[in-house]
Amino acid sequence: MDEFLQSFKIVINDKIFVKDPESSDLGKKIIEQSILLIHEIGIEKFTFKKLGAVIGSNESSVYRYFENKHKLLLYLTSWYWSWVEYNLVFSTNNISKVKKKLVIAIENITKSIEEDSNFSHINEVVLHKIVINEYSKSYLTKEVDIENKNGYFVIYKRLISRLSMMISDFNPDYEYPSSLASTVLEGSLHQYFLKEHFPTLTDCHKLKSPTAYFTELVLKTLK
Amino acid sequence: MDEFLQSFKIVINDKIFVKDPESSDLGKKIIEQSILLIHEIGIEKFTFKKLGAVIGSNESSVYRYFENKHKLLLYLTSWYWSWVEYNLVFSTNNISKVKKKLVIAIENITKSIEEDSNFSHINEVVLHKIVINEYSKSYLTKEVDIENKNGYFVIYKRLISRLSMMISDFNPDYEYPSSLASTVLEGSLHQYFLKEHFPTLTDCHKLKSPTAYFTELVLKTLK
DNA sequence: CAAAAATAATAGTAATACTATTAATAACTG
DNA sequence: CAGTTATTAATAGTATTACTATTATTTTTG
Repeated sequence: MDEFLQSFKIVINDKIFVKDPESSDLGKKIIEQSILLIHEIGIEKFTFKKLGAVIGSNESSVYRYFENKHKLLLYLTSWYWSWVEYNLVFSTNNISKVKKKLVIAIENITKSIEEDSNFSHINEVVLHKIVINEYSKSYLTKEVDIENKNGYFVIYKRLISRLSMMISDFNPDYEYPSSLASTVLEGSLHQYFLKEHFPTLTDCHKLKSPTAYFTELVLKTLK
Repeated sequence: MDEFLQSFKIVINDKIFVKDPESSDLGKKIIEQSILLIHEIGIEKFTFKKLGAVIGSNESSVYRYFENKHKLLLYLTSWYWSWVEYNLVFSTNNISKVKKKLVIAIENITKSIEEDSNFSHINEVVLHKIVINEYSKSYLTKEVDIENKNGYFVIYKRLISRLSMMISDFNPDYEYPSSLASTVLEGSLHQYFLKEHFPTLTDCHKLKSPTAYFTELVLKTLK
């Protein structure tokens, strides 16, 4: 990743955290290590106490940054979608052909993350895996409507809406652009999960990627 | 629902429960009331203590039927998929036209449940809502591989594989029958969720149903 | 260098997710 | 129908979680 990108900072809704983790070394350590720990033991077994032990710090110090682990998960996943959105906007910019634009957008949203971009202390490869395994849990709650009102899902919604608009640009007559956009995004996470744990429920192995599957699906549907 | 159907019993993998809840009145009460309570407060806040209070029984009595609430959720969702599978097999039986069969199958898997069929003490309308809100959580765990080996997801997998086979029957050249089948099933749950909580991310409102959306999607893709 | 801010350490609480024990009740069996 | 067995209820207890509160110590900054 070049210097140009490094001069950008992903900004997250400040209602999600108590204190901005980007504002201190401890905060960055919290983000860096929580990604690794959540990936390792899963969000259910993850606690601030365990995280404190890993970063050689105290449980109560973590609470100064995040109210609870749910908010931390919202922060991490918001960061991820923001990162995807950035890549999407950047890679579709200046492309005038509507079809090409759409194909690139689908690729950005559905591709597997293979290497850590060194964008920061955040490991995107591991973060992508967290998103696959844990993202649904961040909205499948009884508090989703309040949290949505608080703007905790804006980036996610904006990303889907971007894809939806590109779908409509390609075929203005298509009646389900938003549904198709949300299906691609959510479905892609699901296909990665299936590949790993229920391989008989997917055809995405080796050469056949979720990207290839969804690109074909969208183009045929919009024909 | 007619008497013919009432003479069938949905059978669940007996590793999921400690004691078959169908074998006693208390067991049936546990099932009936847990559906209502999980729907009301969500699986996270649901406890056997609260359930005990609702059914006028003791916490420890519930533990005689299910090891923990996760297993109870697996039981309920397995029951649901079994019920859908039954309906699917029944309604596609004796239909020779491959296309019609596929369309009926998609309808069965994606349709909204509007009324309690009085099949038993189980309220399918509420159960469908639980499946929408909680099903992903039953497999998005660190234990998924062991539990899969134990056969806790067989019904779900069989259902997807049935749809996958119908997709291949309709178009034997299509390269992603399993992925498409899993996308339809999971995607349909997701569209119902979006309709309720993120209406801007879906086009499924009023006349436009998830069923209509997915039927069109599949037929266009397989053309 | 003093004041303020941040962090660490410790303790404490209510709730959760159980296990274990014993008592009461119901069911089934010879 | 008495006696054994199975089932359920009640109570208590434990380790862990998800925090809050307090105080002490360290670090930062003006």
